[in-house]
Amino acid sequence: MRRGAETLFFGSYVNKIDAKGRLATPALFRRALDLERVNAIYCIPSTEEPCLECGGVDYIETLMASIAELDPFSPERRSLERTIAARTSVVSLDKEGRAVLPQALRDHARLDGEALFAGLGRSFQIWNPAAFDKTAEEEAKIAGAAKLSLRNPTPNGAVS
Amino acid sequence: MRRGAETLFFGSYVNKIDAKGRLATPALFRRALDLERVNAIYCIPSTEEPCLECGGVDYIETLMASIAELDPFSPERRSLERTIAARTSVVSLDKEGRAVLPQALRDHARLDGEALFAGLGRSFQIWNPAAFDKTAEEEAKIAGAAKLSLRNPTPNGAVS
DNA sequence: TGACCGCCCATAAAATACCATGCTATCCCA
DNA sequence: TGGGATAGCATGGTATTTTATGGGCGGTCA
Repeated sequence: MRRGAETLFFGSYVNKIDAKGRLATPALFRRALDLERVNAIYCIPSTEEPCLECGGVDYIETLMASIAELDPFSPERRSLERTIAARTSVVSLDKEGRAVLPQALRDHARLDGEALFAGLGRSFQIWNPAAFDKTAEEEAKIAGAAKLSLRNPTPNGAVS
Repeated sequence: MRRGAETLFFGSYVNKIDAKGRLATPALFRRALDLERVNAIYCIPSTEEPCLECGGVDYIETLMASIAELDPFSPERRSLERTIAARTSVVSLDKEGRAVLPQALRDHARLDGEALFAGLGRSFQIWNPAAFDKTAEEEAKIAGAAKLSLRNPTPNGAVS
């Protein structure tokens, strides 16, 4: 499966929500989405945070595929199907790549006036910019420790 | 996988930043980057120092891959995804190999007028030249001690 | 009627591609 | 060995395209 870094979501961008509730998807994200196939993004309200978990067709397909692999009669499967599939909104984009988020989604992420797109590699999130900043600050501490174990895979060269 | 020494980043170079914020990537670094695949460099503001951690596609892919291996629901993973992916800027290069650094990145590294590229093997950093010199001085002491335990002294890159 | 939705077009600013120049180090051949 | 041609590179400016954002208009459903 073709999956290079150019098809991943990186960076964060703040865009405005206009009077009609339209929100432009960042150009870089649009390229990572397979809009030829389906001109829409898939949004799931996060269960843990005031944000929306989003991605393109292949994101939701991968998600559903991993659920499908579970035992058809297990309680996990049933609850996952409900929390994921049923809560997922398919939000189509207009010609300029703008999405009109349903009110329920806007409420969940407490969006008002502007929204922040945060790239997460294979998916991305939509946040209230202020809420994101606050969370990101705390996260940085946790990540700082974890990062040490990732770092540069190789011992690196000396600086002369 | 082809991976010779010519694909690593060595040495340090100082280049100018013009009025438009354009900064030429050193020619040697350009060869180490896999620009055929993706004509861009990936920059992450360092959490510990006033510099940018940079590399090509494979650098970020390796980084993301190691995150992907973590438990999808662990807090470390979530934090890392956000502090890495969301903070990563994909900076594309023009035909001459110049990058236009976003303002946020220039601010973080306190770049003004010129920038220093420091090779780190598989990745490289971008510094304010003055800040780099100061840090390098301190590092030299640490490195000096560490070198003793390496035995095999590697010839290292020249400073131009 | 009125809120809403999908579609179209307009525009200003910003990003990016394109072309030009001067410098330096390198190569080649007399 | 020297000197002229050459190629590569950093750097500068200009033109073209994207992109985010704004608004208008007709249709649809309650």
